[in-house]
Amino acid sequence: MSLKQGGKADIVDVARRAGVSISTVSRSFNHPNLVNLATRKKIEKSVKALGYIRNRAAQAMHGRRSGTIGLIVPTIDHAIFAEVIQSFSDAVDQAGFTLLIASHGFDLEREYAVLRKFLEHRVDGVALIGLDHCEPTFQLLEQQSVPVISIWNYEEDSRISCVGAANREAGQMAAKHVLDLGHRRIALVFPKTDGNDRARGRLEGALAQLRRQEAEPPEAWTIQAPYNIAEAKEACGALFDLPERPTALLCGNDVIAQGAIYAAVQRGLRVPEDLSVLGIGDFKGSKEMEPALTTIHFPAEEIGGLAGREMCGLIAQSEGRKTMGQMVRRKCQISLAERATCLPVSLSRASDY
Amino acid sequence: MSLKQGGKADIVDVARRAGVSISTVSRSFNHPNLVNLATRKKIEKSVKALGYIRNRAAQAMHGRRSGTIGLIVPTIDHAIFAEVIQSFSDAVDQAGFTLLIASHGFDLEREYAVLRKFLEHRVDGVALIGLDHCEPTFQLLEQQSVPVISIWNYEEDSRISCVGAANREAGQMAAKHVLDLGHRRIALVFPKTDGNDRARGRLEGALAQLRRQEAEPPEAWTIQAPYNIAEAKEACGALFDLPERPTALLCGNDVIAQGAIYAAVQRGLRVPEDLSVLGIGDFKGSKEMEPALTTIHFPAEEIGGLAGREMCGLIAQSEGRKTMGQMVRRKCQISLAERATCLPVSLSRASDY
DNA sequence: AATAGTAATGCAAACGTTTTCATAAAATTT
DNA sequence: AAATTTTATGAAAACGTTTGCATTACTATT
Repeated sequence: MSLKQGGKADIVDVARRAGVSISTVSRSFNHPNLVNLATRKKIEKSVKALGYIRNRAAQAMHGRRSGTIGLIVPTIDHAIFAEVIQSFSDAVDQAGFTLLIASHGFDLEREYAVLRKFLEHRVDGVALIGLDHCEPTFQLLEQQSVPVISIWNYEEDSRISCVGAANREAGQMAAKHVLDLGHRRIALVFPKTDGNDRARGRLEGALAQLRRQEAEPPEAWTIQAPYNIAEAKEACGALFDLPERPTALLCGNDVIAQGAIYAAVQRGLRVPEDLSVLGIGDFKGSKEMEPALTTIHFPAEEIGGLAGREMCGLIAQSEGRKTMGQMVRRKCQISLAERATCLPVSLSRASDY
Repeated sequence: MSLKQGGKADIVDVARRAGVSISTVSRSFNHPNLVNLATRKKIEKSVKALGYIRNRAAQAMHGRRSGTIGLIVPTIDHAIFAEVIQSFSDAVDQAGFTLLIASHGFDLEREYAVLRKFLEHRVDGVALIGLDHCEPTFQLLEQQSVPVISIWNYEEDSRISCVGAANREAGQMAAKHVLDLGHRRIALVFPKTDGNDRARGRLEGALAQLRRQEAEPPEAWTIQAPYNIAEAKEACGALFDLPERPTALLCGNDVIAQGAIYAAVQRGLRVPEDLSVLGIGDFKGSKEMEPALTTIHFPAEEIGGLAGREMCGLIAQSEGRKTMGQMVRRKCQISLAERATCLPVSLSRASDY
């Protein structure tokens, strides 16, 4: 007996070939201990011969879990998200889940649309980046009572479960460091903050600290650049060409810092002698840069992995009861990675000061 | 009438509330033109009120497409794959598909396992990176006759459809460039090539060209490093510490080149004066580096986008007939991006020559 | 005014599983 | 040896859709 055309054998075919009922076949997959070893062998042989592959869509119809988790990110093509996605993926993979991924390009309306699409696929859980989402998104999540987790930012009063770091603290820590080094002429390069609570937190944290120590930068020294080397380099270049130049630069993340350094090198400015540069994130490769980038270390891999495991936990928990699962909040520690791009202002050339 | 507990309304609830039959509700989703406008409105109202979300798992059971595409990559957390994934994702998203992603960590056995998992989810198509796969993978693909496409490498006699560039040409082009600049003392830094046809093609192409012009590097100058800044930096550092130093370095990709440059800077070697460095790939940010990286440009975004569109095409094509769809092969052009990290050997210091 | 189309809807049978319940056979207890 | 428990299996109902066929009520044609 050969394969059906198209190689689409179903459980009925398997059962027939093995000379048992479909129930037995199904059971031998789901509760192998309930079926006789010899029978199981026969079934297995039949499965092999027919090239049978179970149909999870059909399983999912029985209120069983679909075995999928949806992850929605602003963008995949970004050093930091790529790292988080990877570790999240590994974690849920390990638990047997399959990952659905989509990006929304920092557009929260599209995020909502993607969420709907995922729910149509009956994902067992949803992971989002950050805590800024539009109201329909939150409502849909609540109404469908699907396990959900937010990755990357931590807030003690978050509306949904979260695993991440306190971005506000990161900003504050960064500002504090350059202030401690004696800098007063400090510029800020951050991305747009609407719909991006991570960037907003960092910026607010930094500004608050600067204000506290009366070193708030002038308007012209608070510039915007997306998380992207080319544009960051250009924006920072423009900043450096201003008549007055800061002695230190606080960057929204390491990519911006990288761009800033290139812009500096391009102009013959030396880092850190002429300009201290501080990143946030500690991306892969930041440590290896020459000079090595001083930055705030975010444990991206830890966050992604932990989020993945917590996600699986939430799903397992929501298994039985229909009550909304517990809320979980995990804060991951960040730390200052002091390396080579920041210098005490006293040791820097501060030429035009 | 309020929501069912758990917010799990089904099509029956919608029908009841709208006072029509299930068939009509189903039709109003799938063939709206067949149902009266007024009825459609009623249904829509009912859907809204109940918070109904269609169940694609149930749809998929009718031989309908599942609306998903599976993408299997070696790793997500890698500049180049991230870019390809992003553009592939955008392309299939646009066609209404949902993307399943998994990584196998350069382990082709795991790739097979992931493929099986995807087939259980009845993906409508599968995309893989490169053309190196294990025999069971190919067989499963053939037997299930699921539309499949390989991304990133192009071979005119590939076993499966492919969209990508000729990596062999890239290697050759890179070698030719440094040879044209007069270099003869050329070193090679490439990743492991088993199960990685992209790297293998590049390396073979480069070696063939070097051999042709009788500039094959000695054993000690052909070193291995993974696609990862830290390890590449270390490996290249060791190379530079050798008593004899090359005048030019051919790198398997831009990340390795980046690592090489850091290693050079660390040792006070100047690029390109003391050492010419050539990358392959032209990743985001390579152009902005200081000095800007000379490299072989790969149109990653174009490849990903094209692959996504071809994938959708293959699926549409396989729609009706049960014959295996046509094979498609698309070759994307690569080109030399001459920038600042390579110098003619005559202009370089070639101090120890 | 009878007839043939056409438009809108409903009924019921699929789709490929899982699972509850029933039953038969075998093993264990009295 | 009969009664009971355990083990292994099967029949059939569910899961939430789609769709072919049948039906009804209009509309256009003769």
